[in-house]
Amino acid sequence: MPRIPATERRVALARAALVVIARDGLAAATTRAIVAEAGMSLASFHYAVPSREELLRDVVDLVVAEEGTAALVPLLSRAGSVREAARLALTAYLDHVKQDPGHEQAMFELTQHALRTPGLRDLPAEQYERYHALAIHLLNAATSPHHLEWRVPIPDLARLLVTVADGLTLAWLADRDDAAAARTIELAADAIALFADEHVAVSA
Amino acid sequence: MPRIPATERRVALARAALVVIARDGLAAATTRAIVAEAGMSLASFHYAVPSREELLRDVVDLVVAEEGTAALVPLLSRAGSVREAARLALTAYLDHVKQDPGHEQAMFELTQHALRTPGLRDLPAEQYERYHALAIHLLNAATSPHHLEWRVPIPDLARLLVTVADGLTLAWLADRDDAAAARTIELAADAIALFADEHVAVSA
DNA sequence: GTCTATAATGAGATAGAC
DNA sequence: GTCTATCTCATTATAGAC
Repeated sequence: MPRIPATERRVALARAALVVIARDGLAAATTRAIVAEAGMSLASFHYAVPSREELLRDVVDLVVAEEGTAALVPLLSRAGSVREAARLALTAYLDHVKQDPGHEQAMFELTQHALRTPGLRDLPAEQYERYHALAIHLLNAATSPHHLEWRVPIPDLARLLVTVADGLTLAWLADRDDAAAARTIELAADAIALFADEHVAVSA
Repeated sequence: MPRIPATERRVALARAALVVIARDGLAAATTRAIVAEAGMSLASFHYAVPSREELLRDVVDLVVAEEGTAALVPLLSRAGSVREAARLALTAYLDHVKQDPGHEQAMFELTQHALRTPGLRDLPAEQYERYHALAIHLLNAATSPHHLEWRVPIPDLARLLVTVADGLTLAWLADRDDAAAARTIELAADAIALFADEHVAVSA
């Protein structure tokens, strides 16, 4: 193996760990499985990272920092109404989940793990703060193309949006019922449109 | 230890396992921790249950069979409107989560575990079918005291309700933000009321 | 810095006395 | 049926040669 700085090895290990967790679950993400995925020897692991727990912290940091919803913004301007925009955004999100279900499961497993681990206990709050910020960004992005104003505080609506996305994901992971999930999205889109004032007069 | 039939030991072990998982997490629910909680010897475990995996199946069966929302029905008739009924029901549900957060976390952990385990892969679907049935029951129970009809299919609305409850729980477990959760409930209650036709004429 | 070899621990499961 | 004692294995982590 060529000489690679320990810091680079560390991020490579975190990425490999995420791959393993997405594919086989958190319980299967042993140090051996992780180094095998990263193509390193077992000893390299502890040279680069003090412990497995430390690496898991890195993994959580990694997923918290991920972008995520940037791809959804262009969809919003293409929609003819708020209802349609909400429908498209949620559908696109669910499609993303369907494309790689293991990755979303990995998120939930990492969150639950962090909640149970003293040193990581506060990371889920940051994770959800990030989710909420992304949803706020999305709601703001929807205002201009549709000339609308939200009738309720955007942070509150953002949290509802994240709530729906999470719940949608959990139920779909459990029963894989595409049609039922699509109907949930229809209703959720109705609900979100309820909170929008459309047809706001364009200022001269 | 007195002589207890193996079948009784088995359910006792499943209950003990659920206690351990709620308190310390699934990863900490080793056979040793479970028998300690149940007050049995380690050997009794494998006399009553073939393997740890088999017991976890029992635990999932256990939580799937649980009642859950029966306590929410009386709330519905006490409310003055559909919006109020939804608000009270969701608030009561979240209070229940707050009372024993570990138990709800245990649910999520067991679901994720089942999804990753070949033999248990289909159990989450049953679990969510049960959740949805409970929500349907709840929505039906709301019709008579409020003289209302739902403007959308009840199963669809039920799934949305479960979606909101799940998402609400996940976010609260992560950030423990009571006020934000309460605001999410307010918006969700508005949304649910949107799907109700209230003041339906009482037939003579 | 990187490897092989090996501790040290804790897990699930079992043997065999009583 | 129930117990103590033990087996076997996989895990994290480390020692020490190169």
